Amino acid sequence: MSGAPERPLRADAARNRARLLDVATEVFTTRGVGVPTEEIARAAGVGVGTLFRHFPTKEALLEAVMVRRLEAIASETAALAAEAEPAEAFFGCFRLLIDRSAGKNEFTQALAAAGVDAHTALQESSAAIQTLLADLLAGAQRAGAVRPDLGLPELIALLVGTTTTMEQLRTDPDARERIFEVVFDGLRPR
Amino acid sequence: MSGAPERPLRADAARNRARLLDVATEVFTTRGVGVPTEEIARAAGVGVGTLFRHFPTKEALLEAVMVRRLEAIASETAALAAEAEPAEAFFGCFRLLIDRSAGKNEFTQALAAAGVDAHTALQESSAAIQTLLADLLAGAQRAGAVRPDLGLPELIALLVGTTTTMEQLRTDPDARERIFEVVFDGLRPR
Amino acid sequence: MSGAPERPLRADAARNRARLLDVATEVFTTRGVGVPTEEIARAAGVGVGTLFRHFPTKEALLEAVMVRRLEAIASETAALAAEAEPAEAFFGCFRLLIDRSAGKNEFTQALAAAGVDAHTALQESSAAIQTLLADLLAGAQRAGAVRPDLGLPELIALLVGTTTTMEQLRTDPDARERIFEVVFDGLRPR
Amino acid sequence: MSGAPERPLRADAARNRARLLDVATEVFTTRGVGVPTEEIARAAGVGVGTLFRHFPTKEALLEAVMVRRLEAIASETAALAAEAEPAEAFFGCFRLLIDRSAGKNEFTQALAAAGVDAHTALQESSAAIQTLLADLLAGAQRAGAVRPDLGLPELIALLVGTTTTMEQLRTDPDARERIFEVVFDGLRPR
DNA sequence: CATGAATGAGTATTCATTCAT
DNA sequence: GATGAATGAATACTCATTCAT
Repeated sequence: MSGAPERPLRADAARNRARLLDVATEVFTTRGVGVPTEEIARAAGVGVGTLFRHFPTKEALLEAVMVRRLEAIASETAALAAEAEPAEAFFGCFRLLIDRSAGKNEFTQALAAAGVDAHTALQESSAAIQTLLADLLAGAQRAGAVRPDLGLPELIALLVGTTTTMEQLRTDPDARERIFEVVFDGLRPR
Repeated sequence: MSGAPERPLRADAARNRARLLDVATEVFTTRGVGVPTEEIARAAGVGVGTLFRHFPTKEALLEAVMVRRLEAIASETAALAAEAEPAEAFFGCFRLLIDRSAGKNEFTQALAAAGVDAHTALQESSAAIQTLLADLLAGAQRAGAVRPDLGLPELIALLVGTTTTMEQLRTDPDARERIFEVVFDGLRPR
Repeated sequence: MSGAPERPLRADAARNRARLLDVATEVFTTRGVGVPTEEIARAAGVGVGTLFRHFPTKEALLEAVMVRRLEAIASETAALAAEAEPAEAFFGCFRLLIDRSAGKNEFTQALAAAGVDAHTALQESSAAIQTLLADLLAGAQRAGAVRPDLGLPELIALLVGTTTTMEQLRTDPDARERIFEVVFDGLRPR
Repeated sequence: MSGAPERPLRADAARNRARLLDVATEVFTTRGVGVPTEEIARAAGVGVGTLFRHFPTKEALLEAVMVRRLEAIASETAALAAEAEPAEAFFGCFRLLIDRSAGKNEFTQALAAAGVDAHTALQESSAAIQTLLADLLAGAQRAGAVRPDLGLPELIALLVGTTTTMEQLRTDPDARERIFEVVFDGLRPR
């Protein structure tokens, strides 16, 4: 459940790896996945060779970025879910997931991957989130806070879509709040 | 209403242009925008040179595809809007816009562009849709069918996001219907 | 049997293709197959793109070079074989094949390929040579000029090996002549 | 006779050096010289750094491998040469040299290098073989077993070429035997 | 001394765009 | 006007070699 590598990396290697992940996260998020690997390496202050030593493929780097993101989100969500009643937990986590998915469409893809994708590493961490969501949904439905006919796939799709909606309203917090109201109202029974 | 060029094209040139647009729409929609221009030209039965004579840039081709799509959607929407009462018209058009945006996320981007983008040609055709939406929204709000605090930007963002949501549920019509219920319920006043 | 392309190439395209083949033959022969494609393109006075338009792969270029060489050799050999008596034809062609294989080990590989390789294009042209050799061998054996227990595979292997031997003696024509004597003596019965 | 370094190596260093040579011999022979150094190091159970400490260059490693091979062959040949009459010794050693050169064409190159190449380390060990061959040739010629006009360079070239011939016939021992007959017959006077 | 992480020049191949035919 | 050949910058990835740990 923790992305711990096989053997502990040497201090500098670990630092480089972390830097690469940070830079890649930033770059992929703000400028898309088309950015050249070389540029990412340069931004992280290492040579391309180093990047490819840590991540044998550009895709592998992308995956690692997503996994780290999903893991962070999963644990934040889990923490929040643990300390509140069902209804509050459900809506709180919905907000949290949306908020954490800032930055273009990266998380969108990640959550999309949660529904479809084949990459095994992603499967694992997205499975954790899905389980969490399933529990939250069931709890909120049992508490009568969410319409009982809503399934997990719809919830996930709605999260992905709402992320996209929010992207459009990046600059207008009030508008974003109104969207939350619309969606939450719609989720409640009747 | 039509992106007609300065002088009328010769018959065969017009035919080529139309074919290119058809093929490009199909190809971009089903396989994404990464497809080589050469392949599009071949599929349209013309040489690359011809493609680039009509559209000086790959981006220009993409833009033309979107414009045509937006125009088609705009007129369909306008027709629907004309023949129904405010509330019915509003929700009907919402559905229509979502349905017409099937096929990858190309239209999502198009609508996103409508909200943000700088391309002038797009601005024009998306402006038409925006005006239409503004009228529909105002009418529905006046009729008490939609919460009065919702602005046009939120509506557009919501359309874009809901498109994304629906993409995730491509294969499950019932789930898609439930999403419509959620969103429409949320849109109605309190 | 002739490497004629599907449709006749435009004049300049044909010229470029021929130039690329010439340059590649020269370069691969004198400096090995490790030479960068870019360098070959430059030497031929074209851009890399042109090279890859004509030969979709470096390997394809290599193959084309070999095919052309094999075809040239095959027709030369056939001509020679036609105009002499069995024994003379056999030994004359042996010499010819060795002489035409100058330049490092390229032809060695080609003939090696004749025995083993999988590339279909090569198969065809090397098959022609093999047939020729089989006939020459049979004729010479019937004429009592070559030991009757020698098979086609041995003959081919001997050609390849003798090519290598001759490479070593590039600079000493007398020594090469002595090798021919040794091999030809060895080939004769008893 | 041994490529011994300036001062005696520490026990473990010597062991590493030996292992590297063994592994490199195996790997170069079976998979060609294109194999990455890192892989050779790993197969030898050491880090790349260690490899490069012992052999400052990949080429140096290759050279060392060849030198060791040549030395082994030289001593085997010398032993065989000592215990037989001239004619028998000559043909026996010819066979031995061919047989020992199995495994790709690495040894071919090595012997080729013996004839031409500039690498000093190789010169030394190939000189030993050349001297041996010169003696064997002279002896056999004196005994009337080999044509008197054949020089050492031709003999070496013939060895190299015959190695190549035999590579082609790897799988057919009878054919190989026939090639020996051809070459040996050809070597005998008239 | 051994290790293996870091380096970065080098390589095949793609693709938007231009231009001779 | 149409064609498709030519162009060459761009990109992911490799591997011999160096150097901090």
